[in-house]
Amino acid sequence: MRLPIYLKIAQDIKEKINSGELKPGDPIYSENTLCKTYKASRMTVRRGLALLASEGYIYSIPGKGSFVREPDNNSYTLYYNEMKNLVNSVDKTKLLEVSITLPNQRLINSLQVTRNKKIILIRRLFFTEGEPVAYDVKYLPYCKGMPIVEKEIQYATFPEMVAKKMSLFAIRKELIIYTQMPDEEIKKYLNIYSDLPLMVVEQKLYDREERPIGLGITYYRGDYCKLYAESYFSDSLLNEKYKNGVET
Amino acid sequence: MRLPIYLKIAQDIKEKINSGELKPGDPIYSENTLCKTYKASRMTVRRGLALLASEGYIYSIPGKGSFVREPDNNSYTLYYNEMKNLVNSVDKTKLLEVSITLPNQRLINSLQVTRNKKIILIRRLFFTEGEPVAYDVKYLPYCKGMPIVEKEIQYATFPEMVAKKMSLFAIRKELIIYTQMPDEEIKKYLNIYSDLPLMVVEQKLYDREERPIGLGITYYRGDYCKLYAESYFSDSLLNEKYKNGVET
DNA sequence: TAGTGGTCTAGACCACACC
DNA sequence: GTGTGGTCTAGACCACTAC
Repeated sequence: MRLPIYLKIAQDIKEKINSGELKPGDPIYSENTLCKTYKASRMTVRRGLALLASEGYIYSIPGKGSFVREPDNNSYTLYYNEMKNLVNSVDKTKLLEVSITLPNQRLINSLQVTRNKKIILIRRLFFTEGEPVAYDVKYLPYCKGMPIVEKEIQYATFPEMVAKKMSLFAIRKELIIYTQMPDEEIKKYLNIYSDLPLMVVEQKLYDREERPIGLGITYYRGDYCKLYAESYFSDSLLNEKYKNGVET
Repeated sequence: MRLPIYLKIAQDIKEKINSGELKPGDPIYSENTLCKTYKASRMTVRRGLALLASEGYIYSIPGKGSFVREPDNNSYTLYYNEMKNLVNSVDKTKLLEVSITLPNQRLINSLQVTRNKKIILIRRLFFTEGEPVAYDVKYLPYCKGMPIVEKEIQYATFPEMVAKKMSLFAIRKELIIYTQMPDEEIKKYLNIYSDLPLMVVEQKLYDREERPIGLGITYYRGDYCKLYAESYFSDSLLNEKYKNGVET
């Protein structure tokens, strides 16, 4: 078998945890014990344990030992892209407005700006196969280098809009998802004539100093929006190579 | 400074990526170069790089080098618990029904069972401060040891219901989130008399062999349900200890 | 004092990429 | 060939825990 020892160690322990043989709180064999068991050096054993730790399976307490972690049952990975989701993929957009305004009270609070700060306002409609499926509004505090050119805005997602100015790695994003009935204006934009609710996604961007750098609100027709999430098994970004050799 | 060398290396490179000095696709200094720069052994340098790799900042190609990864802009961490969310926390539940039935066509497909397989059906109402806020239905293929005792069901979340039988580590969970108008039955349960939409969360559980082991659908009053998600910076589960020493 | 995990070194051999 | 990353060893010293 060509499976590296450290992966073998990690897999064996993971198997014990998944099967329930090791339960949350239970101690793992000590590093020295594992060294003997696998005839491996301590660094190799530690690498296996480090992998399990980074995947959230175990944790260590200096001087005491390593233990099985309580799994986080309430976290999921949500896939969200303004223009792509389960039921529709935006194939056309219409730029309704690009302008520079002053913030109202809600924006002053939300973006943490003064009432004199210039705000870029962008309003768009998203279409799928000719049908309007979402109404989209963005607010960005104006800075030099901000996108106010139509071409840069038309098909850009929110993170892309600010990416011109800074590294996408440095941006923290928040989503708030809720539902509401459309007002008359949105009904008009989205061709809604019956009792159809909206899915609303508020997206807020922060820089590394936790300063808000943008607020976006997207109003989806309820029948065109499904969001998908799943529990993440960060089952190592590495194992791809060895996926065949799962033999014990 | 007491900051370990490997963390120092990781932080320095992370800083270069966050600031935009290093962009996606750019090569990182080779391991040998970093050894000399930091007067460290190769294992120590590799530990720093491994940390960055596990956090999604970089990736390596054998024989070529390490490079800055394209950030994943569409993934968020969603916090979801049937009984806890932004606007309400369930403080009372009412068990409407616990019974064993046979699956209809939708359940046969969704749970991948035969039409003779017994299904546990659980229907509940969730309350916040006396108000009904959600109507909840669960379907579980019946196995020995399944919870059919009221006490075990009344306040249990979906993953907890099946946890009696297997390790929570081994369960994969999927969520599908959408909105719709309530039918007459749900309107009655949730005291809805006006134009109020529902937030619907479908939760599906799978075992390690990707066999469905449960389907749950929770219908929230739209005004009592907001979901929250954020971009994850897995900024290491470790750094806690050194958070002060961020001086370069 | 003995055992634990945390950090680190200075080597080694390998497969791979590039010239 | 040289340089790269991938795996691994056999030690070392430290701080901490438990007895």
